[in-house]
Amino acid sequence: MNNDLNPSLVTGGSCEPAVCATCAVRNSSLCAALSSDELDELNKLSRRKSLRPGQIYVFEGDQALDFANVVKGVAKLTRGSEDGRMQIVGLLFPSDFIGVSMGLGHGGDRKPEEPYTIEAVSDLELCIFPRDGFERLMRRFPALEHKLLDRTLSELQVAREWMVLLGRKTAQERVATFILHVADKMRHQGCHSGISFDLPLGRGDIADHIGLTIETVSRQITQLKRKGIIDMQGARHVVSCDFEALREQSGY
Amino acid sequence: MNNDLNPSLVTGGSCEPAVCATCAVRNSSLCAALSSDELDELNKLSRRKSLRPGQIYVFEGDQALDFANVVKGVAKLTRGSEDGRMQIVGLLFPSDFIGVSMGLGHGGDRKPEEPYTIEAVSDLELCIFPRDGFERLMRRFPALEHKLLDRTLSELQVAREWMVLLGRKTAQERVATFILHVADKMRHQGCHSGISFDLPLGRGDIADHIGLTIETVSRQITQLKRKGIIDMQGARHVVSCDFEALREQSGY
DNA sequence: CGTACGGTTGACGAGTGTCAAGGGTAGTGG
DNA sequence: CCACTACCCTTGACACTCGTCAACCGTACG
Repeated sequence: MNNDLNPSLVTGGSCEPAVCATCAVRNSSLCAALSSDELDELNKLSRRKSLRPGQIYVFEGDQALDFANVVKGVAKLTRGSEDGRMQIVGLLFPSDFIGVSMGLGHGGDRKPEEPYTIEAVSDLELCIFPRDGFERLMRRFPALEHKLLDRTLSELQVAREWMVLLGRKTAQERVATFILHVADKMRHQGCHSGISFDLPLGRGDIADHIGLTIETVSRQITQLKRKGIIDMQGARHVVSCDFEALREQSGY
Repeated sequence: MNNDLNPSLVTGGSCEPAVCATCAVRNSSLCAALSSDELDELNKLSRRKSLRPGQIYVFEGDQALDFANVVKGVAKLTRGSEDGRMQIVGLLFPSDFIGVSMGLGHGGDRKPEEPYTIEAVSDLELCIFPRDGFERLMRRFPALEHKLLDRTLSELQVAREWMVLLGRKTAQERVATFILHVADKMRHQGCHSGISFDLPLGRGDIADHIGLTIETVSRQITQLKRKGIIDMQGARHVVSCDFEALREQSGY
């Protein structure tokens, strides 16, 4: 229940041309499906956009914006309700693709509504593609669509894992699972073997992600520290953690 | 918490050849992407399989089985843990596609593990395709893969809606939302305008789907009846319901 | 008519949420 | 350089929703 929209941080962010050749996610994003010739074509369509923490890329209910790749940073995909409840339904890391939540191919008619708000959690860099241009490229280069299918299938997996967490796990298990997921993510991002890493979210966002309150999250983290399962410096930096024990606490 | 596996109802079911021409989901399943010539090719690959309520198509952890379309009936996609907790992460209705939970294209190596158990909830009829044959067809007929992407994207939407339900809604809201979803589903299946319909799940399965216990589900349904928002005959048949009020109760 | 199974209801307790106060830390301005 | 502020996190006390355990009811089926 963490619904305060800082009024000073509204939708926006700076914009500049993109350079695919030097892109950090050229080989891990959808773009990995393209040859360098094909990539040149995409490059003509694309622009870069930077967002500061708390800035919002789209609001739920607004007309759909362009597609985008996350190039740097972390964003959250959220649904809020008027009484202040909020749920994070997905985290977006570098190489994740944005903009297909409501499906493809709304060609002629006006654009559909975004079902979720997308908000920068850290300093965020996006690579943006206009919808029709990108959809045209997908038709010409089926490998692009194939990779999008792959990605969507694994996001579906993640969402379903989270349904198990939200539906059946205890507070302790949720927090343990969350930390394991972050450690895993960090390992894939090439951090130092995952033994030491930063949590990408504050307590409030963690709470909104795992379906608890700030206070409960805080208490559970304290518990894990007391049990010696994790060790932290400050509120966000995990210095060490006993993965074996975490897995036991996580409810598989 | 509804984990009893009836030992008399194990994996299995009868098998017979398929006839696409007379298929109930020819125009609503993935197959709608195919011309009748193309469909002939698919027909050569496919077989029908029938399952009785409670019979299991795959166990989580088992090697992946073939792809399949649901032709008739309802199945549930579940994850259970040893201590008896269970979560339904998806319901499968006619024209839904089965078998891509762990992604595509595991060609050479041995098949991947199914992450979820698939179990028949009512009398179930499946149309089964061998994995490699179907994947070959997908490569030849991109429209097939395109439709699969569409379907996967909307399943992702549903899963995320459910994350909001499981993470942030009260018991009352969950039950109201569930009934609305069922009514909606039934309307799409062409039932009598949705004013009167059967719940496809028993109390236990509803509980496992919306992250509550049998008792809480039962109490909440009783509440809705007392408030005059729904009216039922027996435990499963909804005679009438006030959609406006239900939507108000559902937490949007 | 008896049994089995699923659903309902009640009493009680545990686990989280809520509300409120206090502590840390980083950033700002004097 | 230090005080002040703001924000986030932590901790405690208490309330409340939902889970647990148990008994009972109704319907289907042998």
